[in-house]
Amino acid sequence: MKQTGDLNLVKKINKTIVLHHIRTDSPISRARIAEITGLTKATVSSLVNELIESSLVEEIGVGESSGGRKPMMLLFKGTAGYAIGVDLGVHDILAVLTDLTGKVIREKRIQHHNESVEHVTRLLTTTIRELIDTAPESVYGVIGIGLGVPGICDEEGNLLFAPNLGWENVPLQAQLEAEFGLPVVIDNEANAGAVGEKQFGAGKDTANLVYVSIGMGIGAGIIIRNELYRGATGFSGEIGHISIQHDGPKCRCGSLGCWELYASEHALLEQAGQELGHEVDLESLLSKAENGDAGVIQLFERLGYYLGVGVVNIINGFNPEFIILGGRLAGGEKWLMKPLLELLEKRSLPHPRKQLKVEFSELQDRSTVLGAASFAVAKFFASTTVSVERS
Amino acid sequence: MKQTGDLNLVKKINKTIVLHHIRTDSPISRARIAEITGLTKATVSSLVNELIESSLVEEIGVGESSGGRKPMMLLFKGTAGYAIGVDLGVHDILAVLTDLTGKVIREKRIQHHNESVEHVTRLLTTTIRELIDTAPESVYGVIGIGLGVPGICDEEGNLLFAPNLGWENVPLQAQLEAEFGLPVVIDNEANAGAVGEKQFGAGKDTANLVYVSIGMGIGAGIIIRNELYRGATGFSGEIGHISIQHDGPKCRCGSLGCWELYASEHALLEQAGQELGHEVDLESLLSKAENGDAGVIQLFERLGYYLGVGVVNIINGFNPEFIILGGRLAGGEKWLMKPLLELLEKRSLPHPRKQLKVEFSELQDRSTVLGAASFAVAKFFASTTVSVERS
DNA sequence: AATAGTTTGTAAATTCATTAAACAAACTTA
DNA sequence: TAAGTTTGTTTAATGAATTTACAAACTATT
Repeated sequence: MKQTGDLNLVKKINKTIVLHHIRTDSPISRARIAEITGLTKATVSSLVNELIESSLVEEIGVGESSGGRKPMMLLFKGTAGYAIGVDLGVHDILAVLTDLTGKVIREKRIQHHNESVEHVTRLLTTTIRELIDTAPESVYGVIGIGLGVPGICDEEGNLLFAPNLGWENVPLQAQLEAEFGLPVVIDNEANAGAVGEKQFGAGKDTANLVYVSIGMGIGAGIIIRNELYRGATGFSGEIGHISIQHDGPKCRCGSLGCWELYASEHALLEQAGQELGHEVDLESLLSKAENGDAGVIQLFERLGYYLGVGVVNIINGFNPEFIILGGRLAGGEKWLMKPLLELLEKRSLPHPRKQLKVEFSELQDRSTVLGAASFAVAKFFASTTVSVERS
Repeated sequence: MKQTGDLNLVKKINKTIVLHHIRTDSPISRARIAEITGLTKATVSSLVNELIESSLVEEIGVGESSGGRKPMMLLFKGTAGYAIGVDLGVHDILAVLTDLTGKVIREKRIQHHNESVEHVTRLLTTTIRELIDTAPESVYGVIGIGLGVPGICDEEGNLLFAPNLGWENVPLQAQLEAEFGLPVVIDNEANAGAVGEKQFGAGKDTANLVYVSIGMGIGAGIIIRNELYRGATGFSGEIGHISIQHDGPKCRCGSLGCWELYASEHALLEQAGQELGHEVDLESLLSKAENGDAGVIQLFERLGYYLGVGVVNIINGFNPEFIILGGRLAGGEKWLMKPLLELLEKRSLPHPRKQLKVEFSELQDRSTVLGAASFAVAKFFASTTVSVERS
């Protein structure tokens, strides 16, 4: 249901706006906030003082005068609390402790061989516990845990289906909340990655973007008007299973000719294995290409072509301004980019393409983990804040 | 920018909520609205009385008592104003005059041979003028015009590109606003159709749906959480140009193997023309199939297969609860449905499919025109109302 | 019929966040 | 030194919702 309005709501809305400006445009003065937002100076003063009271904002001294009294500059106090972000991978766990601004305080990387759900979740909890224990003293302490997982989640934070982990129906959120007594957010790794790119990566200034995570499978996180877009039931972006050849080979999802059969890491390794006559891993392929191995380079270029086919579908279906390619395969940027861009040039509609950018991630393998941490921070602020869109 | 909060906003929010309940749950009493919304009886009373003052709501007499004083029942006054809805087709114009509830008061259908933009827009304006002139006397009069067009529009209401009409960069909204001095909304016919189905058709009780319009091309309107989803720059759903065969035949959009090359009315007619050795139209194919012509039936079934291929892509990419198939080809439902459903059963992921429904439109060719009219009504109300989502 | 209890809707007093206006403090510029 | 600017606070006014009280209209029970 829609929420009714009262004075309390008004205050929440305005407090959120004021905090937002302090978070994004800091250092900033009370007067400048009033000017930008249209709120009166009195209102801003009152709200800012409450935010200082609750330790989320601090005064850092006077700034430059512009012809009158010097302004008192305000800063968001990122160290008022800390968040945990985790990227649960198929063979490794990457976990970080960040402050409320998303700055990484500590990072931990652990390999696992995915023996069992119990084994991996035990690794997960000990890793998280360790990071929590090293968190500096702060007003709010560790405010929550965000998790990016290689699979489909529902709204209650159950990991419904993670084919590459071989997991099904794991109530991860409930387990972790019980373990740590903290708010936990769980989402698909591509969704988390998209948020990570939006907040900290190449997508900072773009309201509409698609993050394509190219790993063993292909997933996508979609951000529309600065917000993560989720499908009807909370999990969309199973974009790797959009068919690019209706009578192609059978995919484990049931459909035929799915994109990820052609353009994923798995597809590359399979293809390379056939051509070379023995199994290879991504690292060795990358170094071979680096050394000028023409056959391997051709494999990458072929992959670039197939990546392009799917990217054209994303452009025509979702019409984003910016497509960011991430995941492990992003290491092959050098050989993937050219055939991909050539294909786009040839095959996408002129209207949507006009303002389109396609780039590889600059956060490398940290998009997901940073996005996950920012989920936790967002949940923390959502509990006390609200917003209204202009109609 | 986000809007700041003040008392005015609070009132708008609550007034919108109260009006919403009167529009959807009528007849309803003041006391019941207070109960549902959580607003106090005093607040509801005050807002309802203002709505009565502005002629949007009326009292229709007392209702049944539930053990105490009889309630005064309230009704939304649909006849306080009227709206125009238009479906601008490739060969015809369908226009309606509706009241504020969307009830059709008058309908007009006109053929055109698409001689020129000037000719068609002249037809359009005379048609609209005629409907406006027949609108009954009312408090607000005709409050606006909504238009569904077979092409891509921008936010300023320019028709950027309508390949099947052969139009490009027509400032339709500005032209019509100048002509009639009324607010005009223009959008893609598939978007309008989706809204029409959501408001008046099979999608009334579904928050997330995709409307697929199968005509000369294929378009889609996507509704997420009860709201029309538009891509980044205001036009998405060019879903007909998602490739289902990466090395297929060339499409006029530049890409290869686009869905609409396989599953549109155009594709059907082309195929039929080849097989029969002469040109045919949809009507004759439908009647042949009706008479049991096995060859033609097979054509429809093949089309059903290709429809299914694209629908699987929509399911995996957008994950809706409900897919509604509309447009002229919907007439072939009888032969299209079976192969389509068989394909879905075989090829879509088990998780998304669980709660999925696929149906043909029950509004026939009126989805778009009704959606267009409701755009006009929505714009009228948006000028005085606002809403907040619970965080 | 009389009484008790319920439901509907209005009225009066209170609360509280914002605005508007006035002002003090701190600074720059001429 | 005086005049003008900018910053941020104080005070009074505004107005929408809430709380509390209450009158009117009805049902059910004795």
